[in-house]
Amino acid sequence: MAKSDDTRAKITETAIDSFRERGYDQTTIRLIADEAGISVGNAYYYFPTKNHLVQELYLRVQRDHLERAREEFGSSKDIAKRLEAAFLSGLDATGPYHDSAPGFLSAAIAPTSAVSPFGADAAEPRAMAIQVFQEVVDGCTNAIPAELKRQLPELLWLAYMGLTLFWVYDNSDRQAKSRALARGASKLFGTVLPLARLPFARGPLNQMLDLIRSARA
Amino acid sequence: MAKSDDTRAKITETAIDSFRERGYDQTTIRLIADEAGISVGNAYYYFPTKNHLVQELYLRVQRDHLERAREEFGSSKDIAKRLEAAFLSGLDATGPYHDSAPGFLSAAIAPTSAVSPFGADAAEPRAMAIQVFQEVVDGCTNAIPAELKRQLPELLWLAYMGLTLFWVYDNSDRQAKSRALARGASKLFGTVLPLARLPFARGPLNQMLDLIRSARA
DNA sequence: CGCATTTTTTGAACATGTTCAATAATTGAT
DNA sequence: ATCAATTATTGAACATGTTCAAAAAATGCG
Repeated sequence: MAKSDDTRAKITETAIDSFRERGYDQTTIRLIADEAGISVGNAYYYFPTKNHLVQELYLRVQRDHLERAREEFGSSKDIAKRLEAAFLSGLDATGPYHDSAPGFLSAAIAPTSAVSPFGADAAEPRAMAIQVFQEVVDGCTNAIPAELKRQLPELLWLAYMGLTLFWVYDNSDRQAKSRALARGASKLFGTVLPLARLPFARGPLNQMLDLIRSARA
Repeated sequence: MAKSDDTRAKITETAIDSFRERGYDQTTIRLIADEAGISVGNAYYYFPTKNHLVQELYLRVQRDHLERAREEFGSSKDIAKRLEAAFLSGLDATGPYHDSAPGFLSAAIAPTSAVSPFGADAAEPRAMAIQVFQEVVDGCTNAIPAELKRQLPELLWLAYMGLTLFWVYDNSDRQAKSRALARGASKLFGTVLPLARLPFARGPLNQMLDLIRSARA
């Protein structure tokens, strides 16, 4: 391993540890550099902005989420169960960062952010996040129209984004409300998605799928 | 009018004008103070953080949105039409700020923000925003179950938040995609909401309303 | 009007993200 | 090993949000 790889890894670990312990705001670049034993300028040689360090954290969390979800899916073939596993394991993966979640969210959304869930720069972590929901769908046996099934991973990811946003501002004990919402929403999806096969649902469903398709074009 | 009211108004106007012209990042407190003819410290006497100035902007935009929506509702009694009016007038009100929208969004969501749509400090602008959708619902004659009707303004506001988020990152010409999404979503709501009266929808609807009720508790 | 009190104003200083020219270290070829 | 080229490192300086003690101005009462 080259020295530079060493230095980069040192900065990354130091940043992630500090983000977890102290949150976004209290983790200054000066502090990271100091603890990593380098100069502030050197930290900028490796990571152009503080937000790029947040991206490292984001990647870490997504990996964790994917792993945990896979463990929780077990042998279940029911979409509601799988979805609940995906949602709750996501909340578990982000749990340690809840105290400073608004700070991370704000940083993530900043215009020059490397991390925005909606931006081009975050394609890898986003793909990982959507992969969780792809596996929710792939592993279920519920009868869902093919066209809906194709778009479902991303729809479920959007729902997860909503849940995450709720979680960020959830002050209940250990975010009990968010967990309850995750369970309830999973059950609701489990109820509603099979209804998509019924004839009366054809119109609204196609309307919605068209809408999503054109929004994505 | 006392001198202090004068000074506060001068700062507010200067900030809002600059936010519109230059966006969030290029509008520094030093620039605002300079153009208002005061010192930087004095600006902080009136507004504790830069975000409090963003709240003034937010209030202005919401007022504009409410006024525009009222004009656009006209004599229409159809929920899809009224909703479209509400959505599009909102996009019109925020239009001048699109170039810097991610910056404002990021600032809005910051932990210490006075502006977060989900925070206690923004109760007034949020109430105004929800009022738009209250008037969408109050003025329509579509048959919608009472319990859903009661929760609908806030649900529609959440949908509008989603639309706004889409709009922030919409790079299409004059945000044509967001406008098309607004139209399409309004039609979809117009199709789906009346279905809520049908017996088979009773289960999922109640499930959803329960979920929302418990999330809000 | 004078005066005590309160409010407003100021500008220097601070904190933190960021930049960059100069220097040091590393790398790869001979 | 030497050397040219490239990469990594540094620390001072800068930009911008924010703070605060001191001074100035405004206010209200007798």
